Amino acid sequence: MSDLKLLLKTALEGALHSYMLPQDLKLEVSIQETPSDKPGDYGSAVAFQLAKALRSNPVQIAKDLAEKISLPVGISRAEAVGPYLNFFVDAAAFVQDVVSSRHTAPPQGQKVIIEHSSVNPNKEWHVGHIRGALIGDALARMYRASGYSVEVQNYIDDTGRQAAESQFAVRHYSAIWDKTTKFDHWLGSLYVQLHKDFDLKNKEIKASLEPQIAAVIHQLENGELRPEIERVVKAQLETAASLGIEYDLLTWESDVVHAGLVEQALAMFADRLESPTEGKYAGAKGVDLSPFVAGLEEPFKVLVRGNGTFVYETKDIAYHYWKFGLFEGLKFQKFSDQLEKPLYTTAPSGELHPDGHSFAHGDRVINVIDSRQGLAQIVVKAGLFLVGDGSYAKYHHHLANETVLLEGQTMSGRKGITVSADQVIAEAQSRALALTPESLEAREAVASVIGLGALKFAFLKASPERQIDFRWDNALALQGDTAPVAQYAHARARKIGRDGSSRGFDAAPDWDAIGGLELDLMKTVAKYPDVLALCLRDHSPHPMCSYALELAGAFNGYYNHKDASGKSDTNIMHSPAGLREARLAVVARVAYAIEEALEVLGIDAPDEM
RNA sequence: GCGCCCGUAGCUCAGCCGGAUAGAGCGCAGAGCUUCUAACUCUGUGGCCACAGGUUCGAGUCCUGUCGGGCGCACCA
Repeated sequence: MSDLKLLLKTALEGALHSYMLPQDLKLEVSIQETPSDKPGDYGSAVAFQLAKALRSNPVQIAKDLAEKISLPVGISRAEAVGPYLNFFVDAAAFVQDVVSSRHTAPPQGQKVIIEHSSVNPNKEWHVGHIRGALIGDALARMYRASGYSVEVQNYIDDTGRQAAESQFAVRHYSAIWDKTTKFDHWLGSLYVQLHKDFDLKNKEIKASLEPQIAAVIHQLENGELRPEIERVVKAQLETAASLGIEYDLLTWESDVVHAGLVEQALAMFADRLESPTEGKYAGAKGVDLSPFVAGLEEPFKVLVRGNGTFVYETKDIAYHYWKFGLFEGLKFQKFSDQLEKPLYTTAPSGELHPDGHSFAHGDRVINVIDSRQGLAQIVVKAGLFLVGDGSYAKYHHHLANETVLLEGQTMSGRKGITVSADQVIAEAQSRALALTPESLEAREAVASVIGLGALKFAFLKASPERQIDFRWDNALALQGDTAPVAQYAHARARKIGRDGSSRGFDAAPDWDAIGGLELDLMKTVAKYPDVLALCLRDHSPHPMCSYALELAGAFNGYYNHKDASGKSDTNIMHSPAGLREARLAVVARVAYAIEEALEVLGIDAPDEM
């Protein structure tokens, strides 16, 4: 239905042709909703732009335009309001049209690869990890809703220092999993213990442990400890699953390395690789980053160490070449079943197309990774500039979400200043349960959906580039700017639908009987495609959060609306036949709109609560 | 030092490619359920949009600078 705005734009552009305008004049014709206290439903400020070129005043131009424009279907009239040109929609036709339409996006024929989560496999998820995972998950849903093919990847850094330290800790303390603590929590506590017992920032202490840790890294690189890492990953995936987050593929760093992808990648820009023969970088190989980023103390970025091993970013470059389909080489197999779809993993002994699935070959790549990885992501982008015509870099986007503070403090896994994701999820659900009526069937399930909704919404409603502070009472609030408010409006609307059906109301809807209140509601509903497009453009789900609340607020306002004497004038059950059915259709459409908005945020909307 | 992000109401934040009187929630003061769910709604309160210049018919929004806060600048990952 946002087609209407498009139709208006076209009509307005058509009207502009009747003016003698300079060839080089670039006009931005935009159609916007009028402020609520202004006449009309949509308006344009285009007269301001014309005023200068025509040496006339915008008020006169707006008047003139109002007469010249030929109105599209669905618009009843145009009127100049000062310098603005405003349009009035044909309420009956508009409402009927919105009520009977559902947003469906045509296939875009493009594949988007979204990488998110990518939590080091050495400890449990903490609240900070939730943020990027939720943003990535919501974005994946939004791209799907917009007609893109989406592949969500979770990168497992199984050869890194952190994974090694945790595995070393197990050995050092001769620890054996008690099977009662969740495995990732158990492992994480050993990691914290290790850092408590050894100050690994201290050079001497670090050096004394180094041979043993290096030995672990060696084993990790050989894949000897893969089952151990898999146990952590599985435990972490349980956390993701409880948040309703699913992936398509786990990409293991060790697989990227073993498949020879890094060598292939390096070979593709071998001519750009520098090998200093003297100075501190003698023996190493790398690239000059200065064309890509200013202000580095050392613009030379080592990609291959003097000892021939690869730094992390080099593996990441190779991974991204693979994501874009510059080469094959990885093999896959099924990892587990998720609720919605199977999860695959890279695996040395896997197949190229397990169960007929194909991976990678993305047209666009979006990495939801916190802002501290900004430089590493620039290195990846630089790597992408170095191959082909350099255009791959354009389709790589680092969605840099800011970090999460905990009650004003910087979190630290090593120091143990964290709150685990699992703990927060459990608390959110129990707080919701306390507010959920005992009479409700499936009370616990509903409370769980509400608690999770509140939690997710708290993370998603802030724009990603803003640092947020996790505070229990804000994050788990169930009133105010929260998901439960939207869920509540939805449940309320569904209840009206149920009441309507059970009473057997089935008169023909009388669309001419509906008024401005219903029109406003449907105008809000009609915005959905624009909001979705905005979220994709800005790579952020947060406008959808505002929109879900806007829908809920609009509906709640409608529901509670009173006439001048203070009596409800929107009670649906008591409305005259005809208007009643039209209103039922409007309410059902609003319920669907809320459900749809929450759905792309990864939040469920219960039918009652 | 250099780079990235942030600075809007007492607090937490929206503000879409510049457009009509800057909006929510929380808080505070009040009002509304014998009628479809009060996790709601309505009214009031509260702003030098960090500061200073610039561009523009028009700037919270764009540009430059300054000041505050966060993060990053390894042959770690």
